[in-house]
Amino acid sequence: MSSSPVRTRFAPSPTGYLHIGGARTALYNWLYARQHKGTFVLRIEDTDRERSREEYLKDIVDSMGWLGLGWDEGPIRQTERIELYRSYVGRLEQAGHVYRCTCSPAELEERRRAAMKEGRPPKYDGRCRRRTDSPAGPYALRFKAPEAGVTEVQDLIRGTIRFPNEEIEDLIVLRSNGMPTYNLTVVVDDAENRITHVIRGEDHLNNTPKQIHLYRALGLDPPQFAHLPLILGEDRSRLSKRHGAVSVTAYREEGFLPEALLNFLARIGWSHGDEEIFTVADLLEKFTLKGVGKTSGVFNEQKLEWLNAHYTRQLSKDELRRRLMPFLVERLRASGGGSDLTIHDSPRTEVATPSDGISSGHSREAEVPRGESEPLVRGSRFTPDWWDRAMDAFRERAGTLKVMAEQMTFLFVESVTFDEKARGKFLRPEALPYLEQAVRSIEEAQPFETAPLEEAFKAICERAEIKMGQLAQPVRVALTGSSASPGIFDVIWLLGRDRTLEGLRKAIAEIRGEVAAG
RNA sequence: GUCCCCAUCGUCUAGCCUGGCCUAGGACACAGCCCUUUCAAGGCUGGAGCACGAGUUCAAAUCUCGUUGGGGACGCCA
Repeated sequence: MSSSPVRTRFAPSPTGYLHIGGARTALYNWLYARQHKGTFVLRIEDTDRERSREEYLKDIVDSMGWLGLGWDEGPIRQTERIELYRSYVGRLEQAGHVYRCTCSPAELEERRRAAMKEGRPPKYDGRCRRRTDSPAGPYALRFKAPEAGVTEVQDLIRGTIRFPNEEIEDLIVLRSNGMPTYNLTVVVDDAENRITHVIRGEDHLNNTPKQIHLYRALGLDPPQFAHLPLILGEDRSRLSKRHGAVSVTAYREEGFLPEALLNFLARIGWSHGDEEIFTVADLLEKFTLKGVGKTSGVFNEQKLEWLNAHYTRQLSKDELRRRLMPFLVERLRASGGGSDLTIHDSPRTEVATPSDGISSGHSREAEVPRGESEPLVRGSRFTPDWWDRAMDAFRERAGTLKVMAEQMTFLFVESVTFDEKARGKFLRPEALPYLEQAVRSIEEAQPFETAPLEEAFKAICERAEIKMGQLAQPVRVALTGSSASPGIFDVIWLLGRDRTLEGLRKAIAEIRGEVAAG
């Protein structure tokens, strides 16, 4: 029926960091536009001057860039279009669709409360609509909404929804300070931008009939609507700051990959049979509004982590290293000094995404973080081959990049920090002879590679008639400080012969010291 | 309170539109086992759900109505 090209939009207000729910709305809009070879518009609804902040605008732009959700037009800032809205208000006024309301906010608040208390709908009572005199003083402009009848909303996800008009109040379209309000600007912009599909959160469902009235009064055709189910917190209420980390930025800083976040967000509220893994390319192919469900979903961080681990394993070694590096740098900086990695860049600039010109409105699709700073190294340990093997050794057990960096710390610091429980359990006098034999075989291992090392360790175990664990665990704790790590031979290889021997000797000396003391 | 939306394992969901193939499938999480030098990863197994009540029908998770429950909206916020 609609032959005009698809145009969708994402219209956040810059009153907070880009929210997880907003990101999903953006994703669906972006997917829908891309699938239909349409246009995706970014619009900034900043008419609330009190709460809007540049910092938040920047975060929204950055986060969308990081997620790879590029827009074709915008960002359109509503505060730059005030005259446009006023001209529409003028049209409304001319046609007699609005009237002056001099009721003060305080009065209105009072009446609202009273109405609710008496069980009446808390809508504006229309007293200024009916008055014939024209009182002085500040006034707001109210829209004359139809008083009877029913307004139907055709929702692409929910079908036909009927609202009795008597429930709908005369909304304010122009504040007494001359600023237009949301319900007006949204209608004007969606019409001006020729938006064909408004895909937004279900929290806007009740606004839709009001907006339809405005479209009609203005003689405009409403777009199609699709109201998405909300994303809920653990307590099943709408996800908000109360639930902890809810911004895209927060997850980015925790070391989640945009691939994982996108996949996760797509799957909450939408499904495609039994499938769970969706790359952006998959989503582009498979996403449909019909696949969007009606029930709100709880944000389940464990599943996000599972997806993140999945994508971490999928990344190429180079790419993984590139993305990990800022976390490693941050981690080593935090652990303070004594590291083999020379730090000369910060994480934020490292993972830098297209956060340049917020005014350059051009498509920025899934850009890969660039501008990495190769760590400078002392000695020659950190060869490309070394990094490749390090990535393979650690990627299997990391939920997030941040955790992965933490787990790799021992590779770079002068002396490891022991997990007390692990030390107490494995760095004991009984282990002394095995550690000493390990030192000898590592000294002799030729070439210094995992296979010969493994042979040597096996030989020790056979001679001493012990299990590999009895040898490997003390060695592991001595070298990594922890009882959990990648395979011990990989650990030894990554550490290098000298550092391995140094670590083992330190541990041996420490155990001996304790024996002597105790 | 009023209006609107929603209702399948703890969580995300398939199935519902176009009733029988459903003894309700998958995934995350959880438990056990296997693999194993630890931790993961991987493999196998297991527990776990159609909110309730009427009705329609030979047959209902699927259709209808009601109840209950949850959520959202009720701003000179967006």
